[in-house]
Amino acid sequence: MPRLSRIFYSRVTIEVARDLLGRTLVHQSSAGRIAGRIVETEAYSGFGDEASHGYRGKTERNAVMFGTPGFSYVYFIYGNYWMMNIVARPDGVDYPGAVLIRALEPLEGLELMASNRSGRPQRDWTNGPGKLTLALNIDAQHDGIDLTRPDSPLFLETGQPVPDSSVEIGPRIGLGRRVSEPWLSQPWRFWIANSDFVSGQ
DNA sequence: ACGGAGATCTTCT
DNA sequence: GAAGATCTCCGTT
Repeated sequence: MPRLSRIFYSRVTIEVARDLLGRTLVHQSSAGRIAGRIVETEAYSGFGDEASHGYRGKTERNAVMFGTPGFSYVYFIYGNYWMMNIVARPDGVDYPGAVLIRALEPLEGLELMASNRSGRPQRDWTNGPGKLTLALNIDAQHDGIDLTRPDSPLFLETGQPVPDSSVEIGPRIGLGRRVSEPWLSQPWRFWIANSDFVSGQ
């Protein structure tokens, strides 16, 4: 299965968030391939977006958001969890843009995922941004890597694009009370209708 | 089934 | 010093 190219990621962030649905996220780990179908995403785009890490400008932590499209932005939060994002926006533009991967449908490496999410039903392995990084063993090692490099341990395959008729759109989830309109209700969350694996919030 | 609170640490104020 | 792009556990309904 071919990988998504730099061109794919070098578009308007919202468009990329929508188009990432149905694609396959793969972690080629030392223990084997662990992969899932992307069923839910959220876009964080621009200097004006109060919910985005890029809102207050470039810092050491978020610098990758301003860099080359197709790189991973993985950060630690709540003292426990890793969140995986993909940098997406027109290339060559100094503007923060990234897509949070919120949920996957488990596809490959099911035994590894079961072990990483021990004691939980398959439905709860990857139905949330913190859960899917646990299931796929994604952490600090995977921050700031180029997903389009042939030897990257983390990458995306073209998978199966999803038609508009199967896509639902709504406001983003879990934003703090410091975020105000219009960013609070911006329809920048995308998910596959009727998927059993979208996050439950 | 649903709601609330604690965990736990990095980043920015 | 506080809040955070979350999850899990424990209580009550």
